[in-house]
Amino acid sequence: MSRSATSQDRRADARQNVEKILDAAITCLSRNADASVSEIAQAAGVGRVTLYGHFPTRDALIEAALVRVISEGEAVLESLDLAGDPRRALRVLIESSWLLIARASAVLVAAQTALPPGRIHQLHAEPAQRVDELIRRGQTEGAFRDDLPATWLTSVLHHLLKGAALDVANGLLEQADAPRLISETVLAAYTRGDT
Amino acid sequence: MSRSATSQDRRADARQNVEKILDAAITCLSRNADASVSEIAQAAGVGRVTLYGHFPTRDALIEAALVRVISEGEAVLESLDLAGDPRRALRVLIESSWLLIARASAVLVAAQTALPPGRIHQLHAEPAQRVDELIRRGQTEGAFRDDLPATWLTSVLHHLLKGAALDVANGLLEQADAPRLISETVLAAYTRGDT
DNA sequence: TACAACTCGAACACTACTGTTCAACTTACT
DNA sequence: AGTAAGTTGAACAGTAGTGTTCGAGTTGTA
Repeated sequence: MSRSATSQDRRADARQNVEKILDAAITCLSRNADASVSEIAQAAGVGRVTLYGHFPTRDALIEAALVRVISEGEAVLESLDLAGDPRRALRVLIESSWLLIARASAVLVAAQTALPPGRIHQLHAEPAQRVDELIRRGQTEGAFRDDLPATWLTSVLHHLLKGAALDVANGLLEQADAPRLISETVLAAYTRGDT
Repeated sequence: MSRSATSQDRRADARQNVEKILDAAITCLSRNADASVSEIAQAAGVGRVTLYGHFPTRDALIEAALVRVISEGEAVLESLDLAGDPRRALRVLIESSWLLIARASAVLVAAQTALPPGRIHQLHAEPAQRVDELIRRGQTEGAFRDDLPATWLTSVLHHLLKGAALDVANGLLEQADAPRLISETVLAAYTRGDT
């Protein structure tokens, strides 16, 4: 059986279309978490039937989009130098990945209602762990407060990134200002307050 | 014309049903932002037709639920003593309203896609202003940092409240721990970091 | 050039929701 | 006890989405 063609032996236009569809899916889902398949196909400049030719169901498409956006994020995280001073590292992390994370979390919201909960956690585990490590290291080195659990500090970072992205989308915040505001806030939050 | 019966002269069971429906709507919408009318009616222990007898459309129901949850929040905010030390006031605010705000923001998400954007802002303006005032006062009195805009500090509070509620829903955080974690984090975030 | 791979629109069946109507019933109130 | 007000399920029309099939057209590739 030479069945189940890999992406290698497919025709070039087919491969390109898959890419176009995934791109469109990510942008559409970022705008509207329950965008229809027709909408995504149209945004990709592709017929609806073609889309179904590549992804058997809407859920499969969303999963593929999530996988893609997460692996993009992984690539960025890997390229960063997170060694040395944890506070500097955190700043670098926020600065260079905040847009990416915002995009990812938008797709993640869409996936929340379309994928089995275990599947999401499974896909998201690896990149999340990298951030978690940085925070724990900062705690043991004394750079970050250790009177609050590391999981909560991680959560705080997530929520502020996501929230800032929302504010930008709603016109309450300038794109360019976001990284600085987030960094300032998170670093302060990671330091024990005087009260 | 003695038309347009107010809630005063309606039969008792009708008034009770309206209450039951609004309660059910709030809890259902908190669980799932696009809960169906059938689902809400069932949760209220009421026929679907009855529900439509009280609210002409799904959107009208959501608006009513939003109005109700916001006025509940208003009542709590009004009962609080937010004078004196801003840091203490903020702690009080978070402590005694965090559950309520989480509920409200869940319904708010549902309203986001069902109501015209202006309408939401209009309903939400009054309670939001009260919090905004506290933060601005804290800034001018030197209790909170003023190197970041007040609107952002407000946003931070919102996002952390909402985020914590999400964490509780996902089992990542204990209900009882939340207020303390939020207070500690927000107060630290509102203080200038050392870096 | 020839052929298989791919794309496309139209039409289909299916599901799930919203909102309406109706006729029968139960119940609150005087 | 009588009556208007309120509730109910069933059935309806309308809309919008998903996923499939088909036949005809287009295009990459060898």
